[in-house]
Formats: sequence, C-alpha cells, structure tokens
Amino acid sequence: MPNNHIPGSQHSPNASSTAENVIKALSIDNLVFGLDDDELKILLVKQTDPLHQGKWALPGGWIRYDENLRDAAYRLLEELTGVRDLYLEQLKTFGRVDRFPNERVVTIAYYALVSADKFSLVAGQSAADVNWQSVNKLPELVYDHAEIIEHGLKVLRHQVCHQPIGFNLLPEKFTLLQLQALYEAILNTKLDKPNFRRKIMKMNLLSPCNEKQQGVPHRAASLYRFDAEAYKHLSESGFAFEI
Amino acid sequence: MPNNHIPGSQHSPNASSTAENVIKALSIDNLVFGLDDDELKILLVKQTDPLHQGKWALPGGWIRYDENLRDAAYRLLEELTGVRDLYLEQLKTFGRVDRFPNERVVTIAYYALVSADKFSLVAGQSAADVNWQSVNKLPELVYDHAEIIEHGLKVLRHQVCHQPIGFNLLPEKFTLLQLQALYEAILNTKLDKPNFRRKIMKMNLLSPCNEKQQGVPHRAASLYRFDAEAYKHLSESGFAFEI
DNA sequence: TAGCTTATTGTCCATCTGACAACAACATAA
DNA sequence: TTATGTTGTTGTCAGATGGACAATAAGCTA
Repeated sequence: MPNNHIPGSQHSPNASSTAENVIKALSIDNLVFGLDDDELKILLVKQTDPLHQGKWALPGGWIRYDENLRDAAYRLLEELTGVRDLYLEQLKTFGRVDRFPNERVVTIAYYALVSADKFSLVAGQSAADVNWQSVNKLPELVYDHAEIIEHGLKVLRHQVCHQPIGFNLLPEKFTLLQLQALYEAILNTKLDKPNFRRKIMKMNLLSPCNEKQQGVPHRAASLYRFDAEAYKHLSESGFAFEI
Repeated sequence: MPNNHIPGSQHSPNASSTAENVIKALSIDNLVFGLDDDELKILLVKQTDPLHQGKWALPGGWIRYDENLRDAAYRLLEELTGVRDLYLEQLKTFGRVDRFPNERVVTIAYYALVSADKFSLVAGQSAADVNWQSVNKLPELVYDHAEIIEHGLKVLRHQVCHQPIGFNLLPEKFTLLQLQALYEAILNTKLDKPNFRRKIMKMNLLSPCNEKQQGVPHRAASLYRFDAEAYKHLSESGFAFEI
C-alpha cells in the first residue's frame, strides 16, 4: 500500500504498527467533541503528506490484528493527539466504495464528548498539527470526514438530549446557568432561562450544595451537583431523561 | 483462507464471489427480526460444514471490493435465505479479537424488522436450512452471534418507540386498530383507542385510502397507508416520532 | 327491529411548554 | 449613600398535550 493512502490522519510507521500487522482495508476514525468556551469543537489533525497538504482529518489509522476495535481507537487517538482517559463509544461504520481513493477502505468511527480544556494536545510524529476546531466552521477535510462529522453531530445532539452526558463537562459544583450555556452550545440554540431551570429542577437530579458562586460582579447563583445515585434510581424506575 | 472459517453462515463460493474479490477480515451479518403470531423471531441459517454441524448462524458473508456495505448485506441475505425487499439498517460493528477462530474477522451487523409471513424462505446453496427462530428460545449459535442478537434486540426495542418501523409489520393498507394492536403487542401494554388515534393522526404520517375494511361482522374501519414521503419530509424538519 | 361489536368524534381536566413579566440580590459607579 | 446595571429566581398566563371516558355512528346478526 502506498504511503499516501492512509485512513484518518497519517499512519504512524513505528515499530509496533508496521504494514504487516494491521488489518488491510479497515481503519478507525475518532470524533472527539470538546466543549471550549461554550463552543462545540472537534479534535482534528493536520495532514503532512503532500497529497493532502493543509487539509485536516479525524485522528485515526489502522487496526492491528491483535487489538480490539476500541483499544485501537484509544491507541490511535493518543498516538496522534496525546489525548487519553476518555470514554469512546462506537458511532457507525462508513464504507462507501468510493470514500477513499484508489483502494477500498472501510472505517469504524468512534466518538466522545469531553471538556476541551481538560486535555493537553501533543501532535504525533505523523501529524503537522493538532487542534480543536469549531464544528460550525470546519476546515477542508480529507475523504468523507466531513460526512462522518455531520453524522456524529446528529448522533451527539440526539444523545445529549436523552442521556445526562452533559454533566460530565462541568465542574463538580455548577450553577444552572452554566448547565444551560452548555446545552445551548451543544444544541446550538438559545434556551429560556426560567423554563430551563424549571425543567431541570423538576427532574430531581440536582442536589443543592447550599453554597453560592464566588467572585462574580453580580448576584451570586446557587451551586448544585449532579446526583448520579438519584439518576440511577430514577432511570431504573422508568424515568427518561430529556431536554 | 481455509474454507471452514467463514463468517456468518457459509460463504457462497459462486463465480461472482471468489476469495479474490472480497475484503479479507471483514464480513456482514444480518439480523432480520420478524413478528410471527405475536412472537418475535429472527431469521437464521443452519450450517453445513462439519465444524459447525447443527449450529445456526446469522445470514452473512464477505463483502466484495466493489460493493457498498448495505448492498453487500442485501446480496448476502438474498443469496442465503431468498429474503429481499426489506430495509436494512446498520446496527453495530463487532470486532473482538477472539470472536472468530484462528483469524481476525470484524463483522458489520445490519438489522431489519419485518412481518415474517410476508417472506418465503429459500435456503441458499451453502445453507442446510433457513428458518425463523423465536428470540426467546434460540438454538446454539456460531461465534459471537448470540451476543450480536442480544445487542440487536436491545436496539430494536428502543427503536420501535422512536422510529416508525412498526408500520413495516402491517399490510400496505391497515386500520388504526391494527396499528394499535401491533404496538400493544410490542410494548406489552394497553393503549386507549381514541387517544392512540389522535396521537397517530396528528403526526400526519398516514394517508387515507378512502376504502373500508371488508368482511368484518361489525362497522368497517377506514384503511390507511403509511406515507413514507411525508415522514421523510417531516423528520428533515425536526419532527420526532414517538409512541 | 333489537342487540351486539367496533369505529369515530367529542369533552373534560391535569399537566407541560414557551413567552415573558416581575422581583431579588449584589456589585459598582455617581 | 443612592442610583444603576447585571444576573438570579419566582411567578403568571395562554396554548398545546395527554389520559380518562362519554357519546354517537355504522354495520352485522338474531
């Protein structure tokens, strides 16, 4: 396989991942969505090879014969971006015949939602650059990665409304407005403050810290924490989280 | 690749699918769920090769280099079972290192929900038998197919409430009570007739046939058909189906 | 024609939702 | 000290939604 046909970002030709021990025609691509300054971004790597100069790609690459799919996703993500310690979930497998030039490559996409500022980025050997890019203003992407991201966004926005995964992006203690800003960023909409408050509070998923915000130049808001126990209990009795 | 290592059911060694034009290490498996007499069943094929004698498998096989994933799923399903004209949706990709003996094979699972009695089964050349099997009383299955079916069931039960896939189980023209009975069977609950009617009608997904039921010993109900175009249009504008 | 079964329409009320007004708390500027 | 601005929090109200169920319509059979 020629070096210029590499799925995801560049393949890392290190000793542990030679062309001999990877599954041909099958790759991984990771969609790591990160919330940064109330803006939804995605982790992308800049290509180095001349064919895709200046284009960006999802961090991904080949799967080894002796590793499980999710393990491959974690390894590739760390190799290319330095990002680790997050939970990747399988998104979908993309395999259009013409999605990749000259060869047939099927890619399995994984995704995660994290707080962007909690990770420090380290561009891997084969990446020219790594960065968070706003999902509303994506750069030019290789192959069908734009299509994959579009699908990922759709799934993410659906999931975020039906599972309380948004709470992971906030500090342990947070205000209702912080929570609302988070949902506004992910869903790319404006929400009504009193109505959002009412909806959330009625779920009985937040427990009050009996503390106030500190150092704000206006009335301090009450702090709450997400009650994982309560959620577990409620969802076992048929409660459906919904924003 | 030795002949006894074949994903899904047996590989059909016909002229159009020789070992040379398929993607190695990548297969398709189809989960075709069928409702039959108020019982949920799944389409399975019996293995012929000596290694898996008597065991059953999901109908599946290798993907060709020049066909899209879903096309491969349709082709394999028809080759092995004679079943065609249904809508397959991607379920998940399974790739545990040890899911397949001796070799690494990743399989992409597709699923569908159909009315079992609408299809006539024709065992392909490489299948000893094809049949609907109750999901509550599955026979011994090859590889990790039991695990795949378990996951498929979980997704199916969720999807049925959030996508109008139940309509596939009815004849083209159906009454509102037939539709209601179907959901009552799947969800195992009783629903209020007027309220169910109102809910469904408000979705604007049914178009009236301007015909009545025939040969019933009581007032005949109006017949409707599912308007796939309308659903497509509505879901593009943010409409969310929910029962 | 009476009686039965199912279809279809209508009504009532509790709850939910979105839009928005109003008031409270607190920092800072005048 | 008072005024002003910003955000937090509570309240109100009209319209939509959903569940319970009454009422009426249509057509078969005895």
